This record gives sequence, C-alpha cells and structure tokens, in this order.
Amino acid sequence: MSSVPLHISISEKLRHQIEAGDYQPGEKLPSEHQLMKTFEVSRITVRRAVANLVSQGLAKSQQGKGVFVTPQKKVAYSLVSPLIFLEQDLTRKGIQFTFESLVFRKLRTPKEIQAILQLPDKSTVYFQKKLLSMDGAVGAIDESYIVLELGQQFRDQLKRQMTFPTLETHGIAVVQIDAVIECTHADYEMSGYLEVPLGQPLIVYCYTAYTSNQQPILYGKTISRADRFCYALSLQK
Amino acid sequence: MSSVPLHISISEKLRHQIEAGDYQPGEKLPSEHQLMKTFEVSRITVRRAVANLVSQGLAKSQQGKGVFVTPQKKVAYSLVSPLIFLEQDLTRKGIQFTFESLVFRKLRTPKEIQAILQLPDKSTVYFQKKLLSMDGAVGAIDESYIVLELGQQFRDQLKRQMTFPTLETHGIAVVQIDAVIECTHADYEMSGYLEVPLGQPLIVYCYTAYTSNQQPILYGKTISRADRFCYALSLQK
DNA sequence: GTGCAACACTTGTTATAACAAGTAAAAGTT
DNA sequence: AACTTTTACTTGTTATAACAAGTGTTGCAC
Repeated sequence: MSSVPLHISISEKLRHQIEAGDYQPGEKLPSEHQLMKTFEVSRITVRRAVANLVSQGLAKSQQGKGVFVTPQKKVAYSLVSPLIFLEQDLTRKGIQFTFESLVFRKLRTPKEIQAILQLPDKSTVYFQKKLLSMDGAVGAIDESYIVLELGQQFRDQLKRQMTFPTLETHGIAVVQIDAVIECTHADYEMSGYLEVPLGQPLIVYCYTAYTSNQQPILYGKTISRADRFCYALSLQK
Repeated sequence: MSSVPLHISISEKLRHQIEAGDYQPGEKLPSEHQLMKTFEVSRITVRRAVANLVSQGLAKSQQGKGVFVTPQKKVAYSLVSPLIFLEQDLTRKGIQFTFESLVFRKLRTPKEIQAILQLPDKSTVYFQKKLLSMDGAVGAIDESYIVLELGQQFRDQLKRQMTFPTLETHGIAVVQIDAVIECTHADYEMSGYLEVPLGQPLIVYCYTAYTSNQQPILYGKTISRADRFCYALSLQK
C-alpha cells in the first residue's frame, strides 16, 4: 500500500524509461489510450502523469500528433572578462544566430528604469524588444531600454543588429556590466513567444551597461528558455 | 468568441488580481467551491486554473487549508572577484544561514567527476550533500566532490562548516572558480527536499574550484529554489 | 476546564463521459 | 496523377461524480 499517487508512480516509471533511453529524444511516447491500457488507469490519471513529465521538461505534447521526448542540449553563454557579446559568442560556437525586432519605440521612462539609468522624472528612452533564435529555433526574448541619445543616433542599425555590437562599432565603449541571473516561470505571453508550456522555467539575464565614467546607458533583460540556455563564468581571486 | 481556454482566462484573471495586490502575499485565495460559483465553471476547470498559478510560482496549495499567494522575495548571491563565499555573503545581508549534513562519505570517483577533477580511473573522493536553510526556510541543496586528501584531512570540520570557509581557514587557497549557472526542474526527489511542487524551477550553480597551480580540488552543484535565489555578478572590460 | 468525537470545510485523487480540435493517412473524385 | 473528402487517431477542454485526506471548529462527555 504505497501512499504515492498513481499519476506520480506512472510518471516516475516513464521518467526512468526516458532516462534509461527506452524512449529516445524526439521519439513519440505511447498514446494516452495505450498508456491507459498499459497501466490500467483512467485517462485523467494518464494525462496527469504526462503533465508531470511535461512540467519537468522531459516531454512535450503536440495536439493531434502525440507526446515527444524533449532533446536536452544546452548552449552555454559565456560571461567573461573582457566582455564578449552574445552574438559573437554563439557564432564562435558554430551556432547560427538570428533575431526579429518586435518593438522599437520611444517612450516615457518608467519609474524603475529612471533609477537604474539615472534619468530625471520626465525623460524619454528608447525601448526595444527582440525575439532571438538560435539555429532557427526560438530561444530568447531581449527587452532593453537605451538612453535617448544613443537610441536616436543608431536607430536604424539597432533594428538590424544587436545592441552591444552596434555600440562597439561606433566607439561607444561599454566598460562594465552589472548583471543578475535569475529564473522565472513562463507566463501566458512568454509561453506564446518562446513556444514553451505555461510555467516552464526561463532563465533571465538582467543587465545594466556602463560607459567609462560610470554612466549607465543601457538596461535590459534577456529572457531565455532554460532548457536551451545556461551561463558560464569564471571567477578569480 | 475567444479561443483561449477557460482555465487560462481564469488563471490570468487571478494572476492580474494577485499582481494588483487584491490578494496580498500569504493571503488565502477563495476556495475551489467559491471560485466555481464566481466563475460558473466546474471544479476541474477551477483546479486547472489554480494549477496554472502554482506552476507559475504565484501560489501554493495546502491540503485541508487552502491556496495561498506566495511571497516573492529573492536573495541575491553575489559572484564577485575577489571571491566571497555564500555563507559570508548571506551573513552580511543579515540572513541567518544554517545547514544540515545529509551525506558525507568516501566513494569511488564517478566517471564524469574523474575528468573534471583530473583524477585517475580507480581513485576515490569524498562526496558531501548538504541541505541549506536561510532564515529557517529550506532553500538549497549542495552536492560536492572533494579530493580525497582534503576530505580526509578536514572530515570533522566539513560536516559542521561549509566547504570554502573550511578550506580558507586551513590556508588552502582557492584562486579560481569556473562556474555554470543553469536552470532545471524539480524532480520528485528534489521537490521533496526543497518543499516545492514537482517541476518547479531550480537554479543550479555548478562550480569547479582550483588551487594555485590550476589544480582542481572541488566540484559541486548548489541547487537552489529559484523563487528564493538569484545570482548577481559584475563584469569589467 | 480538559479531552475526545463529530462535523464542516478544505484540497487531493481518480473514474466516466462527451465534445473540440489538430494531424495524417486512406478513400474517393476529378 | 492531382486534388478533395472522409475517416481514424491524436491531444485539449470541460462537466459530473465519488471518495480520500488534511485542518480546524464545534459540541459533548468526563
């Protein structure tokens, strides 16, 4: 008499089979109907078990097709001094990087951004939102605020290039980046953009970039699919 | 005629109410029965909506009591050069840090650890597993492998202290740490240890520590609740 | 008053059922 | 052969139902 719920014992069984390689990455799991027969439980229990796998990132379901084992390969984004930028880092790793500019517009500086970029109350900034893809697959969203002057000046280029390379090619030196790495859940909007189920973990790289005289010029967040991304760093005494 | 499922529209409504402060952190949400009446849907739909909130880390349910809004406050662990260690960093922030030693034993070096610690095939290492708590609440699990010599030498102290401070007080200088920060899902075991629902995001700090002559002496993972932890760093040109 | 039993209320698990909607292959039509 | 329709199979949504299990309160017995 185990007190473990049926849906857990079933999803654990399936998890072990997946980890043992009985079901290869990309392979289709048995259909709900088949699982119902195999484990002699109702559909609701089977669905709960599959939902457990999905919430653990082990499988992904597609309506009309089936449930498929998710391939697990992560790209590490290197955070090193001296700074290398996302695009270059990925290119060096042989990963094709593309992006689509979703939003690029001027707006009144939001309260929390005012403090970070040290801007006055009635100032304006440029806001940009980009959808980043690696090897053709959607991987991350980048949302950033750049000070008015720079946004204005490099407007056209910022829509076609990533922010850091644009600044660099124009001699705007970024000498320091303060960053926080944290983890959130995909809300309904993000799950749409990044093609993941609701609640799936996302890894957030939250950065503030400074020029030579400790002047903040850029604040942003790169929100990546945690199943495709991680951050590598090296610290010295 | 919206094509958005009922459970999504309900959980989104509740989410907005939570974010607007209609339900304060720690406060109890209406019971399933009340929500059924309010939204005029069946229990299964209400439960699905609540499950959406839980999977987004916005609420936590307790059998027999109700569903409660999760308080959102994160502790940032600073990764800076020169190195500061977890314990000191938290103490400085006024957070009480305690841990419980779950495992401390010698074992044959696993294949993947051999490569990292540059140890031969038939070597042994010390393995330790600790449950870390911050202000009395469970927050993280630390699993690490330390080279035989050091594990043996500081055996008693390692059970009572964290690893890095122990090494430091004995003059073992850690001059470099290579780290990867990634995000995973809580499996059934981890969800038990860390008191989170299955599939909840966990943030993993995976480190290799080196002494002066590029000699690796320690490899480990700190697996933290992503709702309570994040990592802060600063990069310079 | 103290302690225990009963009850009401909460979420958790599981079953059965019906229909919606997406996918793909088979069958029929041009 | 090429196109369209049908059909079968898949997962997605939602309802109703019953019981299990945890929590807290109320009320009764002592």
